[in-house]
Amino acid sequence: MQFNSITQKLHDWYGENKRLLPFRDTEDPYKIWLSEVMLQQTQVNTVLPYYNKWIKRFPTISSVANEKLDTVLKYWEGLGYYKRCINFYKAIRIIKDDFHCKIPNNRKNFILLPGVGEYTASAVLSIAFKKPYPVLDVNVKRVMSRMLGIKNLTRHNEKRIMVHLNKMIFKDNPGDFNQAMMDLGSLLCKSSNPLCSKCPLRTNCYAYRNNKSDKYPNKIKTKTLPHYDISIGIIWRENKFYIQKRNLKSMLGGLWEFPGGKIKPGESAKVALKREIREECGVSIKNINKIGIVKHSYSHFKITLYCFYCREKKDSLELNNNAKMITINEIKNFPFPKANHKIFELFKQSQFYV
DNA sequence: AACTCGTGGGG
DNA sequence: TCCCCAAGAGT
Repeated sequence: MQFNSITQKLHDWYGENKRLLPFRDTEDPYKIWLSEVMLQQTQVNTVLPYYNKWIKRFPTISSVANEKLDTVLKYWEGLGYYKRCINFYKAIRIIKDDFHCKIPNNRKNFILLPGVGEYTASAVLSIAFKKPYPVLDVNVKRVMSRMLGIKNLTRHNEKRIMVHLNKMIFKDNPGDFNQAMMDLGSLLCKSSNPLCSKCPLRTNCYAYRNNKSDKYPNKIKTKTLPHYDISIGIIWRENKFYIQKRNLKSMLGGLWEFPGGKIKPGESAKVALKREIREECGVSIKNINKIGIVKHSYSHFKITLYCFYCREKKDSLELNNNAKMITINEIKNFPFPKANHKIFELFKQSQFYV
């Protein structure tokens, strides 16, 4: 292969710094695809344990397609952005029904699948099938922004960056090129405190030559997150408590939770809980005991959870398809969001847990 | 085109 | 403690 000097430097650097990640030590497009979905907005070290557990339980496409969504979601529990899992599951079902369990190796068909966008299509096709598609993730954007001195990552400027990437890409191994660019971005050309002295491309980098690495790319101002107060109840009947499944279309869709809801302005936490429990469980609760407070932060708002313990009379709760009474030992069978696990922990430390 | 969608780590 | 940030996609 003939490379220009920048591409040659990147190639040499990657040869010396290649990481042996489990999802890169394979040619199975299913495994590479899974890893790319897990890696969306999530760093490698966070993904590793989830990826390993998932592959052990679901080693093939058919092993996913033959399970129910609930079973699969449990293996995503804690990783966040659960729509990724739901879309991946939907896509796998389509692969089974329409493609005989074989992942399409052309971009037009692959990118039509739910949860597969520009990045994922390029990553999987380049790594698993050696197709010459450069990826443009947040790492590559940052590297190119600094190298070329492009401050604002507008759609127009991203197209300009893509023109460069298409010239730079290793024609014989596009997957290695994409991996090298992303590794360079995440290990050296970091968002804050970049390790420019170790960067093989520093003499070609506009931002480095002008001592302006921290100015590229432009930072976007973040809004302060709104805050909500929420009441939740752990409603017991004999040795079981009430949980309900969140609507698939909503935030945290498909996961289970304790009943409860937002406290209205001027409303007390206890009154709010009574109102919500009447609406959701069809009962009027009386024995309400305060357990404590849990704070949690989501991507676009924060909450304070006022947690209560309630003991109900036998056979008084309404149970539809999306509601269940379970024992403490059955928690492991249902996917819960992080906030609910915090509540479990609080409850276990309370006087009501025996 | 903005906004929604989780969670954990770092400064 | 609080804010920023992270291998994006759907709407």
